[in-house]
Amino acid sequence: MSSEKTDYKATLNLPRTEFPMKANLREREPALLRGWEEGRVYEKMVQAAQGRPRFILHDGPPYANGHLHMGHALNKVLKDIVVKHKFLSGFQAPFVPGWDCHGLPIELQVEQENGEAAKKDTREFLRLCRAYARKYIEIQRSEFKRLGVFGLWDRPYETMDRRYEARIIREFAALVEKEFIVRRNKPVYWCISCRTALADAEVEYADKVSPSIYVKFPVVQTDPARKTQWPEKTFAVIWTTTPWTLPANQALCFHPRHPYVLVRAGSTGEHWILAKSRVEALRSVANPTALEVVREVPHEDLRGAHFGPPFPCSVGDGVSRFVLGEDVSMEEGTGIVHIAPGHGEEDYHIGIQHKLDVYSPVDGQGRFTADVSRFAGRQVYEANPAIIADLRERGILVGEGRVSHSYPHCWRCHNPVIFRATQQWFMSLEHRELRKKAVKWIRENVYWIPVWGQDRIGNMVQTRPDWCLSRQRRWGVPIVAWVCRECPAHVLSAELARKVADEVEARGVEAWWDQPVEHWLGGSPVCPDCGRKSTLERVNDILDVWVDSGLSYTAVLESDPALAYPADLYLEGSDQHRGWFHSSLLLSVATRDQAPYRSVLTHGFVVDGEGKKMSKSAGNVIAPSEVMDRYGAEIIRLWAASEDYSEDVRVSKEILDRLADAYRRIRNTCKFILGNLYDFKPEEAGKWEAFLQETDRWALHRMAVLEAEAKEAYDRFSFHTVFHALHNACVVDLSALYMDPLKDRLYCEAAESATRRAAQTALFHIGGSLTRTMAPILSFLAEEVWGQLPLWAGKPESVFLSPPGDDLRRFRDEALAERWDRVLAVRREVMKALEAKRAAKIIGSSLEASVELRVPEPYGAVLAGFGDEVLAEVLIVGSARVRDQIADGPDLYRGEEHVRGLAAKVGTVSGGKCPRCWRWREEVPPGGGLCGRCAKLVQ
RNA sequence: GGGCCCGUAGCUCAGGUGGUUUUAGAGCGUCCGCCUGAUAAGCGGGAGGUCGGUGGUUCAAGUCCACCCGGGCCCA
Repeated sequence: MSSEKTDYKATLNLPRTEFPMKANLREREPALLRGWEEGRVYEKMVQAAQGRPRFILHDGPPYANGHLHMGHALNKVLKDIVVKHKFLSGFQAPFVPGWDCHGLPIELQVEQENGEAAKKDTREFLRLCRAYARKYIEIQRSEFKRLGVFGLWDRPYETMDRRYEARIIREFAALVEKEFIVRRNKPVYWCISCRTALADAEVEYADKVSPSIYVKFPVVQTDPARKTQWPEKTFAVIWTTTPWTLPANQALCFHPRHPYVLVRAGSTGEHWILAKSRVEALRSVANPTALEVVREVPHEDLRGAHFGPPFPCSVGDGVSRFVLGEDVSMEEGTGIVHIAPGHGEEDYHIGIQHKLDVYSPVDGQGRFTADVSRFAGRQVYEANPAIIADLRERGILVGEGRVSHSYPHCWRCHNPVIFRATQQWFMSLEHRELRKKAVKWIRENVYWIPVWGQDRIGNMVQTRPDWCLSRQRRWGVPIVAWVCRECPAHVLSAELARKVADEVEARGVEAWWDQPVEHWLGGSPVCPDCGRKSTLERVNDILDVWVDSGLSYTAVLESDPALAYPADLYLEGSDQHRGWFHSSLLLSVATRDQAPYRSVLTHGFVVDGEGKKMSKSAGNVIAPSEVMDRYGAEIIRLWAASEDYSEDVRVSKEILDRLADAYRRIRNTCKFILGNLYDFKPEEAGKWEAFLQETDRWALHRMAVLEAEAKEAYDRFSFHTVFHALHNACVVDLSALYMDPLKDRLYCEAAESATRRAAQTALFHIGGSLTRTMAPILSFLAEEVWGQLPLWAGKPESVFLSPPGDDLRRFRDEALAERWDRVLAVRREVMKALEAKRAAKIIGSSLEASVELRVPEPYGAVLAGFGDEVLAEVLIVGSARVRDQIADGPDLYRGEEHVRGLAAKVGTVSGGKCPRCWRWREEVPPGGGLCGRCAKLVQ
């Protein structure tokens, strides 16, 4: 019996393929990568696309530090999908990846690895920084390549490349020439024991006990036009924990939307002003404690008022101004904040807004300068008690205490830091209407995807302060200027900057540090201002790294004839609205009056399965290497493509498991196609097309629709739409609806029969189209399948080298599709009817079933057109008959959901089962034997 | 505290300008069954959401407004 079965099996055309069902991606992917690399496929793509319209996606450089995380993977895979799709749809889309190399994180790492002493020798220190960046470029490059990302990996751009560094200095020269660069005071974190500026990242917060004092400022003048009468001895009361900043006071800040009151202070005869909601709190600390509210003080009354600071400073007119600010706390203090723009970030911003002096009479060791005569030479923390005593003696201290609060400390020496204003270099946003122009470009000439990116960056550019370009660091591109030791003058010229750039191009930024002042300025340089000799010294600052990457449009796009400025697309995470999109735009508009990009696409951040951000502390981090080991790079690609990246993108085990399922399903669909093409000759496809059957034509039509929909979705960067369409096509249209019924024709008909060859022709076309459609996303699978499609003359060696075009457009047939909609609706009902019989154990396989149908119009006409034979084939049942009438009965199935009015009677086929094709036929003899068709074929 | 954004079944996604697929869809997963010639496969059927919450606007809201909750990025 079983041997007889095997005999017939040998007469069938069962699928044959080397293509394994199990992907084993960990081994297969490296082999495919090798193929691409050795075959120089990317280079050939570029070559083949000579003369085609260009599409320039400009790579935003990741920072050369650490291994890749999922965010990197998401970003680069999305870019790769764009690039591959553009190539496959007829564009020249060269991709030059890059790295951001300068900056604090590397500087700190190198310091940590080599000790602080490493910094003493600048040349050696820069060498170590370069080596560190180089190491991670290599690591990240191999990790990106492992993801199957195509591009010019042999010649990426690096911001630490000498030519790139020189280009930065030349662009800086251009900014100097156009007078965008200004020098100004700005407070920075400053450690008085290390005598150095600190970056945010070098500051740690710890609890600290500080004095807590309430100080009164006399209201000394009122705008005469306002006619507000203040009682004699009226004071505004402020609260501060940094008494030493009082000598730098420039203003008092009030909240714009909270009420203030005038209170009578006991029997002192004084009146105090403070926030209404803080009166109660002040009673508990003030002397006197009897505070009686006299009246409310509208903001209007205060407008134009001045206050007398306790230590009138030498700059300005010696009075403290009235200003409004949103950030005044109503939780503590008096609702009035003393503002010292030289000693605090927030104070600084308020100061800039109101044009106050950024005054900071404290030297690098934290000692008051001679400006503050009373405390000159005393270190600020040590001076605090003296300052408080002074205030007390003069009777302007309202109350005092101590408070423990979180305060910034130096991460090295762990001492509390201060804010101290120092000379910094800025790019002015008002100059030449830069801000206005940038906003205009944002609103009018750049296409933002999603559109809200426009509001996001627009609001930022609208409100951001001037760009502080200088950093008190070493690993970066120097600000090529000189300052005088003896006077406030500085030397800054485009010509000199270009001179430096020339040497930097030859020897890197090291050249700047190597050479003495005389080398650049000649002989014995004289200060242009005070005229003293040998007082000019090199500026030790470097440029903000956002300048480095921000200039890639010129260092990369303008410098490579294969690329072009402006780019067609920048594609980065949404944080880059503040970062790269922002800095690139400002620099490009300032120097070229133009945005560096035509469109900007942003994606969200990678979060865990619950939508929470990933962090080591939360323990919810998933690394690309883990996914790679467990699932393969292809699953990372599929993940990047499958989710809507305009929001945050989730990753979790379940998500990856589902994607691995989807991958297997698509893979298996391909396997079926390949397995059934083992004896097919592509050259004959044209000949067999005439024999395509209704089912073949339907499948081809569906794939043509997929092809068109996918192209449209790719074009608008909606990759998750492609994924869903592709997956659905494989699962529903191909696997369930087309291939399952097709097996009889493929396996059981004569190998050379026209009907089988026609089916193979359809599969061949579908295989090619499907492969090209999935290639930008499922690059590994696509290439693997492409390699196993039967060979034809001129078959490209890689799916990525296949010529652009709509493979299946000619098979679009809407009339046919409409017919099939009807048939498939009927099919759904029949399946339910069959299921009922299966549950009742009347049938097992559908092939055992006979179906009698009565359907309403227009179904009847459509089914008549198909004929009962084809209908049975589509339904994969033993027999199907459409009738005008069906006798009612208890087991009559009635369609409710898909075809109302349908009636189906399911029974078993009379006759026997053909041992070859397993179909139940009436002609099969009761004792066993072949059906008519098979009998003929086996002879 | 401010700017921008998100929250539809276990998962990934559909659901133009509010209602005419009356009971919010798909695929996956899950459950049940079939097949054993795509077999660490394939086929079929079923069960899962009232659309983050509350309150409004409206004859009518997942779809508009307000507030709240949860989450993300960037500032402060």
